[in-house]
Amino acid sequence: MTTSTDRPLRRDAAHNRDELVNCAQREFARDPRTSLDGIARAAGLTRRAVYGHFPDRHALVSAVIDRGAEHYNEIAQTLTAADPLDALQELTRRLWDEASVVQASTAIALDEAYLPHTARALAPLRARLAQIVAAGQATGSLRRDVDAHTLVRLIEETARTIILRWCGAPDTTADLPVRAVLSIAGLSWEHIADRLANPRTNGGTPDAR
Amino acid sequence: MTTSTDRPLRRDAAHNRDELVNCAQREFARDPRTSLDGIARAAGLTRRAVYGHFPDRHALVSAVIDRGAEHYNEIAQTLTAADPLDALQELTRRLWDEASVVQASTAIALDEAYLPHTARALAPLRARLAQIVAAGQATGSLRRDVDAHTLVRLIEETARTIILRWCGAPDTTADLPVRAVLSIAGLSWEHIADRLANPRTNGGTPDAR
DNA sequence: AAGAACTTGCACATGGCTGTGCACATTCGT
DNA sequence: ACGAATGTGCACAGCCATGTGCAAGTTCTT
Repeated sequence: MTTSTDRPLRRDAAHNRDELVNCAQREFARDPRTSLDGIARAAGLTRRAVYGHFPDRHALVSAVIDRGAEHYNEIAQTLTAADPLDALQELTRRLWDEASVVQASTAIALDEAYLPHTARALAPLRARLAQIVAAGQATGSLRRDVDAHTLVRLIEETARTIILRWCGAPDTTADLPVRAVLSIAGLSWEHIADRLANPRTNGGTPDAR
Repeated sequence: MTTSTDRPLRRDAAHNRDELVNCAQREFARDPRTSLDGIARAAGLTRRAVYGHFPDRHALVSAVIDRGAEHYNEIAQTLTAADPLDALQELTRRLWDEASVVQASTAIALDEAYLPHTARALAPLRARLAQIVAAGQATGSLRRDVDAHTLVRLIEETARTIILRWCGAPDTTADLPVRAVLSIAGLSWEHIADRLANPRTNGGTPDAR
């Protein structure tokens, strides 16, 4: 929707635009309904200036969603682990490491108004997760007492919850989300502790149960 | 804060007040920020009439929280199971059964503005849960890789998430929240499936692992 | 230094929600 | 049926947020 003649923007303008998205990310992480004024102020700008970069609030929110989704999807597509359990673990850990970037989209994802946009933006991540779950249920390493679709949602909601509620808490490492996700995926806590203590170099068929 | 001379309210007025809280419960379950107008309308009243029953919005919200908390706490205090695992299972199942009543407070519980009030109202439930977790970690039936406080929060957030996202979904029984909560508590899915298949009549020391 | 891009600071219209006042109708209790 | 309690319908003020217009500054670019 940008003008066809893309003139190369002034340097400070580009920087300010970036700052806006950055601050919006932080503010939205706290409360997806923060006012534009707060965001602009956090970026060292005026509310009025925001409308120089984005036509309306919706556009700014969308920019935040898209930036988050980019990170998500890039991670989902560059997983190295072959084994489903390893993949799930790696996915969780890397999402957690990027949580600061990703938290905002995570919060917005709960806002009904942006649900369609979010769903579209996160489609690749969800597809990858669905693939992992399918493989895991097939090999028996993931729980089979709930259907694949439900398990995907369970994992997603669990990861979202941990990222939203524990990110920034003191003494919280990536271990917590990993433990939570693998738990919800069906593993016993001893099994998980074992995995964390003896990391697989490359996942073959892991020990039964 | 009611006047010392409690005149016995007209019958219809009492009914309308009840309806208001009921409808507020339903509406808040969808969106904790619904307008008073919608709630009043749902109760067959006018927005103006609301102010005949509650001094302001805050009072109505508080009434909803308190009603929900009453249910919560009553359940927490009448658990029959002795064994921690059984108690956790029973607690989850009974909360789920009352989910329709409880959903609103659950949604409001996420609203920062009412966090103090909610925390106070739910204190008994949290205390009971803490007690269950302590006992379970002592006997070894609950996970020990996270500290008690974190585990309590994990269980609480998991239950909240399932109630909020799955309540009302078709083909969803109380089994799902139970499976989720016991999973996050550290049990393997096979162990859980086993428990659900062979319900204990009364919990002694259950099978190891 | 000059021109363009960007920002500010206002003012204004708009829309939604809350909380209140008041006259009038309705409904309940007895 | 009478009086009091309750609900209605309106009007109003206040708050807060969005989105726009415009004149005046400031800062980048070349």
